[in-house]
Amino acid sequence: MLIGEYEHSLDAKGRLIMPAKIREDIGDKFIITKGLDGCLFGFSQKEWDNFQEKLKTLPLTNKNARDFVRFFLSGAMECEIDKQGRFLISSNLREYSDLNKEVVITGVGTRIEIWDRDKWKKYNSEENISADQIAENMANLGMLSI
Amino acid sequence: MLIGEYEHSLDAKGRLIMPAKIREDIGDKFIITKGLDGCLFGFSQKEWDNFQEKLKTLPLTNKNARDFVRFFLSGAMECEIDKQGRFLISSNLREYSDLNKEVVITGVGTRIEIWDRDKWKKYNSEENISADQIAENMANLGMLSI
DNA sequence: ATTACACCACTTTGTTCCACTTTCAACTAA
DNA sequence: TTAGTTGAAAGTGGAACAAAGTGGTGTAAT
Repeated sequence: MLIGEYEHSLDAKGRLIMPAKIREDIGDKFIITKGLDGCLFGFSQKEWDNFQEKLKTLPLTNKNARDFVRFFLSGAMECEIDKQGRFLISSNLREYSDLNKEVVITGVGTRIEIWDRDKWKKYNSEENISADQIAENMANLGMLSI
Repeated sequence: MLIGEYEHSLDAKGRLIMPAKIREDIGDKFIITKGLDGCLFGFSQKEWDNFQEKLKTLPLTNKNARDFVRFFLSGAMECEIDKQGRFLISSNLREYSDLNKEVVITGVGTRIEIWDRDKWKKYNSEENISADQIAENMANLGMLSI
């Protein structure tokens, strides 16, 4: 289970250190892809295979489905952690997520998320992200108990 | 599984470099054909056979189905990668997809797509490709979780 | 003879690998 | 409790290598 929040910095070549605790879980080879809310998603090989299987079932003839599959697959890349514990993020993904030097990696259960630090701070300061507001919204989704 | 986004340029002779990571998957001989949304599709020999099988199941009696099959089959050509890792795109397919010098190749699971760079940028800036819209569609496509 | 294409040689760019430094946190001993 | 020691993790820069990009030459078809 991926958890925690870690702050690291991109080096001049666009590489990022994978926090030691996450590395144990996610493995030496994993997949990153465009995510929602302006961050990147990172999946272990196993979680990715799972996701991929679902994508394969979508119809080519439906425009929404094509858009959806394109978004995640063309936005994906396989990453390998080097001997220094780093991995490369391709320039198009850096651009998509506005990554500057300071980056935040968070564990979110089945995936990690990679955020530009400032964007992460901003996201967390929005009023809709307060714990109370989140609890409020959950009721609408039918999640009444934990 | 074909994934990722790669930017390359057509040379003066209409040839295009196949990104090294895609080449491993798609093989030395593959098929390109007219695609949907203004790009070209490219299939490995194996995926092409697969695709053809599916086309065969469509009813010959239905005009839409006949149009659909004609569209893909009449536009198809076989490509071979040369010793420099490049392949030639015929002028009619270049014309169909408005390819200029700058080209984007994307991996979309079972196929690649070849886009004119500007058209790709434009496609990605459309409202329906925003992360919010993608998330919205997830539910409709039966993809409730990642 | 002209055109189109395959092949070859070379330059430039990008990626990977390796060695080194700095930082931080845990542990030990005064 | 504090200062010093040690080791792991994080961060940095350069060298070596592979991939991408380009231009020229030869050959075969028209």
